[in-house]
Amino acid sequence: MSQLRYPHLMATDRDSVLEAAVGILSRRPTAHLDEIARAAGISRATLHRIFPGREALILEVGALGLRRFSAALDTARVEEGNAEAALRRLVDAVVPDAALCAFLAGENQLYDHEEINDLWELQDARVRALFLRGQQEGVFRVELSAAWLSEAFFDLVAGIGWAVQEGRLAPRESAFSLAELFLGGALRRSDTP
Amino acid sequence: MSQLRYPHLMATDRDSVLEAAVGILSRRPTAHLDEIARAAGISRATLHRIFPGREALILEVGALGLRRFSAALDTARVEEGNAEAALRRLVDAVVPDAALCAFLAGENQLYDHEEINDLWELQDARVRALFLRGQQEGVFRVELSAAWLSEAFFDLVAGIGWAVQEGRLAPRESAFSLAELFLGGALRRSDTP
DNA sequence: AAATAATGAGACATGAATGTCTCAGTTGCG
DNA sequence: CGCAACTGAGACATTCATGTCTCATTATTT
Repeated sequence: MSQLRYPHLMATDRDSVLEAAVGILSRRPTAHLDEIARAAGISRATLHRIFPGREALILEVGALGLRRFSAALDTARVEEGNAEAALRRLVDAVVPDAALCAFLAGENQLYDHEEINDLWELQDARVRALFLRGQQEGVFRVELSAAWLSEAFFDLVAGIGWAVQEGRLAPRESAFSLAELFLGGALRRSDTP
Repeated sequence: MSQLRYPHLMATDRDSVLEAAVGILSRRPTAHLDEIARAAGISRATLHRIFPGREALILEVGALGLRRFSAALDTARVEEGNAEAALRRLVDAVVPDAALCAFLAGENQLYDHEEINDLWELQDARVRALFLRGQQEGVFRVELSAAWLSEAFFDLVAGIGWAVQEGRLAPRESAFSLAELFLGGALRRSDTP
C-alpha cells in the first residue's frame, strides 16, 4: 500500500479526504460513498483504495475528530491556570474543528468500537475535569453538574459547527458566540463580573 | 384502512408507535425497521400496515415533533409577558418532548419536504421573535444575534433529550439545567440579577 | 360460540448501495 | 523518452434493507 511509501504525504491526503467526508457526513450520515468521493474530488475507486470500506471511513473520521479535539485540549492547556481562561482558550482552539466535533457528537455508531470509545472517554474526562476544577475554584456554577456542563459544551460546539457550515453563523463570530453564550448565558446583565 | 374506522384510537396508537420510533431514531437514524417495530412492540408487518414505508414513518415522526413543539409554544404563551418568563415557560413545556426535538434537530432529510419545512419555519420564527422581543425589552443580550440564541436553544434542548435518554441526566433536573445554563451561563456570579 | 378483523411470523422479490474487478488514460520519476 | 505507479470510469457480483405477499393464530365483536 502506498501509505507505507509516502507516509507523510499520504497522511495529509487521507486527512483532506476525511475532512471532505465530514462536510457531507455531518449533515447526512447516510450519504452514499459516491457523494463523499465527489466531495473529496476523487473517484469512488480511489476512495476504496484509501479506505477499505464505508465502515473504515467512518471510523477514521471519528479518529481524526478525536485527534483534533485532543490536540485542541493540549493547545488550550486546559489543565493550567484559571478555569474560565482555560475554557476560553479551549473555545478558540476547538472552533476551527467544530464541524468535526459535530460529527462526533451525532455519530453514536462509533461507540461500539473499543479504541475510539476509550479515546473519547479520555478526552471527555479532561473536559469534565476542567469543569470540576472550575467549580472547586468558585469559577463555575455548582448548581449545574460538571457532567451537564460538559455535555452542554459539546452540544454548543456541535451547534456552532452546523450553523457555520450552513451559513447561519459567520465563522468570525463563532468563537465569541460560543464562549459568551456558554459562559455568560442569554440574559443581559447590568454588571459584568 | 382502520384509521378511518377508529380515528381517535388509531391516532394514539400511531403516536405511540412514533414515540417508540423516536427513541431509536434519535440515537441511530439508520436503524432498521425491524428494530423500530420491536421497540414499538409490534411486528414489522404491522408497522408496514400503519405506515406505508420508511419514508412515511420518518415524515410522520417529524410531523409529530413539530406538532408537539408547536403545542409547547402555545402552552408557554411565548408571545406574552416578560421574555425571560416566557422562555422559562417554554423550557418547562418543551422538556417532556426533548427527545422528539433532538430528532428534529438532527434530521435534515425532512427539509426537502415542503409542508414540513413550512411548519418548521413557522415555529422557528416564533422562537426567533421571542429572542428579538427579549432583546428589544432589554432582557436578552444584544451582542449575540437572535438567530444564534435560537440555534443554541435548539441545540441545548436536543442535548437535554439525548442526555436524559442515555441516563446521563436525571429527568427531574432537565428543565432546571436547561433554563439555568441557557439563561445564566456557566459562570458563577456573586449577585443574581 | 361463531364470525370477523387484526396481528405475527415467515417466505419471497426488488432495488439500491457496497465491494471487487478490469482497462484505458494520466501523472510523475528516472 | 520510457517506465512505473496512480487514477478514473465503468461493468459486475453481492449483500442487505425494504416492500409485498400468504397463512396460521389471536382478539374482538355480535
